[in-house]
Amino acid sequence: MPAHDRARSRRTTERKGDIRERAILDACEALLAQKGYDAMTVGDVAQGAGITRGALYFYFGSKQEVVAALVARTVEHLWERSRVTAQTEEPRQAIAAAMRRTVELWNEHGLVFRTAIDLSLTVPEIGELWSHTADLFITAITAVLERAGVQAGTAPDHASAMARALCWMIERTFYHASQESREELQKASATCEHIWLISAGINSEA
Amino acid sequence: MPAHDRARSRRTTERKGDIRERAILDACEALLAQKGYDAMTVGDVAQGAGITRGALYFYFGSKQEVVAALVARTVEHLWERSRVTAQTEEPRQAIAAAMRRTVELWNEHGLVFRTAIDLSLTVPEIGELWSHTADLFITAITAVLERAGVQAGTAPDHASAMARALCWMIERTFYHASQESREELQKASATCEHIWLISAGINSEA
DNA sequence: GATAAAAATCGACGCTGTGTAGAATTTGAG
DNA sequence: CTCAAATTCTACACAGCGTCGATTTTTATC
Repeated sequence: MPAHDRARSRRTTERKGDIRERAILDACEALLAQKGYDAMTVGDVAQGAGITRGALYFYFGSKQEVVAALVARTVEHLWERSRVTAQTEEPRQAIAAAMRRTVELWNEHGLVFRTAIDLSLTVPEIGELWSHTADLFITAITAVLERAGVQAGTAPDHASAMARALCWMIERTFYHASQESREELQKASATCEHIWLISAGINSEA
Repeated sequence: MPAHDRARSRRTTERKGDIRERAILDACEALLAQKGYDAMTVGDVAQGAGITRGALYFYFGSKQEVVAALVARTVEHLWERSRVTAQTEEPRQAIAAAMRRTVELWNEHGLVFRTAIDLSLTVPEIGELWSHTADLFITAITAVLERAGVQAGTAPDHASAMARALCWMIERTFYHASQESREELQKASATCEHIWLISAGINSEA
């Protein structure tokens, strides 16, 4: 019974299968860019990775699982460098830094992010991953808001709920802008930063 | 060659097919609620409408077209009552009214809205419909912001761009809240209203 | 209310993609 | 070198899709 499980855990030597697995995810990412999720078939991915459909099913149980693994690879790599919580800075600096970092991330991984968002409903595992990622951001935004003087608490007009709404604003705005161009992303970032600043009670200087 | 075309235009007597067509959309909506878009098959929809697959293809060319028609029916009904642009009111009133109306709409059509958003990428026709709907909101929000004293123009920190970001904030926040409960929607609405007010430069009174 | 054109429905076919099973091959530790 | 584990392949049965031509039902018209 082949291993459709995460937790390929620790191992000194790299199995051949680990390389193949990476090749599969790479092929998947390329195909997502090229023809999109719906049009992409398991056969396409297999071919892109240099194996047959049958062999691919040794690694992943379905197209959804492949994409889920791709999303996992991308956001996990993101969790480590979770310097989003650079708690030490002054609010204005923290906000600017967070937005700069967010632009970087979306420039680099926009395709995977958008795919993750689109599939969050239909592929529960992806939904989990993305929702967990969002929670990291929401926590960070909450901290910044509170430090800037916004009242703490879970009421609709206090820090926690506001942070959630701001997170969704950023997600959706970047989702759309990242489909257009880097310039659009930059502009979108400026707008989001402006609203974040205002929401924190900070006048964004001219 | 059967008619897969909109513009069944004017007609005094109602064709039998018009009733069937409505039945198909109703069945589709029910199935979306019941098993979701992916699991829903053309056969399911046909059965739900009391006809066979073959007959359904007389009306729609694919599952996507059925859902697109369902989305169209829902948002068109929305465009008519586009009182979103109740220009006459004072900003604070206008914002409150808009949010109240938005809650209503999402309570009633949340399922279809969420489906439309999810499929906007993969089904171009749905993307068009939703993006047009969003534009209506963005225009309305822009007007309110400008009336409240926010500088007009398309720069990242002026009315137009801010309105777009606020629209996406509302969309995404309601998208999530409407999956939970009416209470969540209500809270989400309060939060969005608060941020909208602040962004318009209006202190939301306690 | 008979009739012929148009509208609507059906059942069957071929196709593409899925997921599984068992046989065959490759890999790598000892 | 050897053999068990890992990896790959081919073949199969099955789901759902979209199309076609034949058949039945509606509807406008006389």
